[in-house]
Amino acid sequence: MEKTRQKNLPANERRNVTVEAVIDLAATTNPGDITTAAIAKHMKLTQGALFRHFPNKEAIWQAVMKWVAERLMSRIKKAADGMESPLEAMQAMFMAHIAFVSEHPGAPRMLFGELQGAKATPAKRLAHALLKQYAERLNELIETAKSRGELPRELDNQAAATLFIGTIQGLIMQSLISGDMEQMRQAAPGVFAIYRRGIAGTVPEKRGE
Amino acid sequence: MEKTRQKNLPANERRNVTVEAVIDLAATTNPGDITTAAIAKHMKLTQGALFRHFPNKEAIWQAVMKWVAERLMSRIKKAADGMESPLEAMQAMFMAHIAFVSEHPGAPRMLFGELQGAKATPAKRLAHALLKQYAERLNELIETAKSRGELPRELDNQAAATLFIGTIQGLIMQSLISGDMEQMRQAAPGVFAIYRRGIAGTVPEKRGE
DNA sequence: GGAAAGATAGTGACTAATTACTATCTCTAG
DNA sequence: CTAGAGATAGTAATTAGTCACTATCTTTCC
Repeated sequence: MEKTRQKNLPANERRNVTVEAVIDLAATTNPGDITTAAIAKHMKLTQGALFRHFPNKEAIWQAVMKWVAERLMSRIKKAADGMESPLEAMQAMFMAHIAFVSEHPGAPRMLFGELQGAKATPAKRLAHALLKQYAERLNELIETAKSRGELPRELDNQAAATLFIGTIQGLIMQSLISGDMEQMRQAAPGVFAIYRRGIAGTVPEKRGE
Repeated sequence: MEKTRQKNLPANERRNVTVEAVIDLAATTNPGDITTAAIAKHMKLTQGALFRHFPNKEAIWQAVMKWVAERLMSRIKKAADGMESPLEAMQAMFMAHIAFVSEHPGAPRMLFGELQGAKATPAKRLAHALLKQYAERLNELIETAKSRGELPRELDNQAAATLFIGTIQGLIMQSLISGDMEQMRQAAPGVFAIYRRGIAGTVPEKRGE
C-alpha cells in the first residue's frame, strides 16, 4: 500500500533502517570514521534520536555485524545447497560470497575494520564467530571431497581452507582499493579456476620420506 | 663516538624515528586511531614538537608509506634477484613479502587502513603506486615463465597476478585477525604450493573419464 | 681557544572543532 | 489522551594544530 510517509517509525523498524544506513555509509567511508551524526543524517534523523533505539554506538555496530553474518551465511548456504559435488559446492560458495560483497561493499569494510581493532568488542566477537563457522564449513566440504576422490588425500586441509578464504579476502581488498566492485565479479571465475586446479591437481609423487 | 645521550636529534633523524614509532604503534593499534599525542608519547616527545618536523599529520603518514614502499620493494627485489627460474623468483618474492610483514606487522595495517579511506590523500597515492609496481613486476615474471615453458601459455596473467597478491593479502588479513604473525609464516609454504600448482599445473588431461 | 650570536630542537599550555552521549521539551499516531 | 518517537540544545572528552618561550647545539670572530 501507499507508504504513508510516516515520520515516526516503530522502534524495531527504525533499528533495521539504522543498520542499512550504516552498511550504506560503509560502502564509501572508512568504518572507523562513521560518526553517529553521519548515520543520523543519512537516515534523516537527528543525532540524539539514534540513542532512543540503541544504548550506545557499540550496540549499533553489533547489530550491523549480526546483519552481515546472517545475510552472508544464509546466501552461502543457499548457494551450496543441493549441490551434488563438494567441489561444485565450494565454487558456488565462492561465487555467492563475491556476489554478496559486490552488492554490499560496506559489509567487508565493517568486518575488516572491526577485526583490526586491538580491543575485543562484542562486534569483534561476532566477526570472529562468523569466520570460524565459515572455516568449519569449508573443512567439511574438503573432507567430503577427499572421501569421494574429488580431492587428493594428501591435500593440506588447513592450507586449502586458508587459501580459499584468503583468496576472497584478497579479491575484496583489491576491489576496495580500486573502488570498483565490478572488477571483482569479473576476476572471480578465473581466480577460482586457478585455485581449484591448485587443490585438485595431482600432487607430485611422494617417494620415501 | 660515544652516544652522547643527546636529547635533540637532528631534524632528519627525528623524522626517521617518528616513522618507526608509527610503524611500531600500528602493530597493535588501528591506524585510524593513532593520534599525534600517542606518537609523541611513544617516542618520548611532546605532541607539539612533532609539528616542528612535519607540517601536519598527513605528512607523517606520507613519510610512513614511503618507508614501507621502499623497504618492501627492496626486500622483494633482493629476494628475486639472481634467481634463475621465474617461478622460483616468484616463490622467493612470496616468502620475502611474508617475512617482511611478519617483522613489521604495522606495515600492512597502515597500507590497508590508508587505502580504505574514500578521499585520495597523498599517502593513498603512494600506496597505489606500490601496488601497481608490484603487479607489473609479477606480470613480467609470468611472461618470462611462459616463454620458458614454465607456465602454460593459456594461463590468464591477470588472474594469476591478482591471485598472487590476493593470496598474500588474505594471509595477512587472517594473521591480523588472529593476532598471531607466526601463523602466517607457517602457513605460507603450503599455501604457495597450492598456488604454484594452480598456475603451473597442466590442465588436467581429458582422457576419457 | 672561547665567548657571543645565531640557528635548531623541544616544551607546555592553549584553541577550535569534533566526538559520543544526555536532559528536556514537543509532536504524532493509535 | 497518552506513550512512544523525534527535536533541540546541551556536556565532557578528545582531537589536530598553534604559539611564546626555553634548552641545546654550531658557527663566527677576536
